[in-house]
Amino acid sequence: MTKSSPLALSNQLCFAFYSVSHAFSRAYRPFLDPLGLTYPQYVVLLVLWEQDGLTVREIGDRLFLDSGTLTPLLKRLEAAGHIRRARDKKDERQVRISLTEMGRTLRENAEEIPRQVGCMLGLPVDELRALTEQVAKLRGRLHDSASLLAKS
Amino acid sequence: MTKSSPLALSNQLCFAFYSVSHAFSRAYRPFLDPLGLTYPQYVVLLVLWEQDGLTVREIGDRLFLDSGTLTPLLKRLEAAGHIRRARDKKDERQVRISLTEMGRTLRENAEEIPRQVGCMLGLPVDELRALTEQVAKLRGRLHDSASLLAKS
DNA sequence: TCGATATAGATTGTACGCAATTGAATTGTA
DNA sequence: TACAATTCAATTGCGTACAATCTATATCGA
Repeated sequence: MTKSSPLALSNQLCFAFYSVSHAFSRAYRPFLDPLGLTYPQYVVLLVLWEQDGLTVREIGDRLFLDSGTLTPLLKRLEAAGHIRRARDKKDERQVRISLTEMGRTLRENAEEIPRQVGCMLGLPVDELRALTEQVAKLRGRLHDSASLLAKS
Repeated sequence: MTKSSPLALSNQLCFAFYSVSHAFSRAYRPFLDPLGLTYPQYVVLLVLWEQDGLTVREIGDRLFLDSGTLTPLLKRLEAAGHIRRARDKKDERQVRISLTEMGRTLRENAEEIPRQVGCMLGLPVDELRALTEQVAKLRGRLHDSASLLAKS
């Protein structure tokens, strides 16, 4: 995947995302390891720290993940003592995820992580912000195209 | 991960990459499925189509993957008939990967994929190019910071 | 030359990611 | 009310990622 290769642009872009996403995951690891968390587990907790008591589906909608990924991940978070899983009384199909006291406490220990990772980036804040928006927009387009493709 | 949440920027950026990378993988799937390939397998073939006869390590260096990931992936590509794996005569530690006739032929069937995915993006070419470079630069910084961290 | 060191790839174990299927609960509708 | 369609989470199976470890080969230094 050298710079000189005449590969089509979308391949280059896709690979850039593919590899930078793994690089980010590795960058977070030294900070998450001491907390006993993986990156996907951390992202789920970020969601719950924002809004507790969501259903599995609501978490999945926010993170673009399905129950096949979330169910075992949530079971691991539960086994670690960070969350509780309980069927919704009103609708027994749904499983509501709520933080334990331990899970809430963990938030404080994780507070410094984004700043420390931010230091590794060495880019001005407004550039980071612009990049984030651009990438999110691109993701939106891909989702839209995919759902169009699925309909036909 | 709502827009209104006050999450730190690096978390936002990391999640943007994390989710767009999966979105890309899903976007490629309809085109790769008929060829019997996964996205990582496709990327390995892209490398080999550029330069045949690389060692496992050389492929890993280009893709930022290690033998733990590549060995089973390459075995599947071999089982599918696309590549051959053979110990290097000069240095028996190394395994050289070469395309079979079938693997070379596959290239033509895959030629249209990046153009089709490109259509789903709906962004001007120079914007895509700029984005690709920016993301690659960011990945470089992360790798550098990570190796600095590993040394200390 | 021989032993220590380094390197390449394979293996093991854990954790995603996701398609496909299943089973239970709910909803829509006749 | 009955019952088909829908929804939600769980499960199964496969393919990555990656740390840690192992084995075989190669290289370096005394």
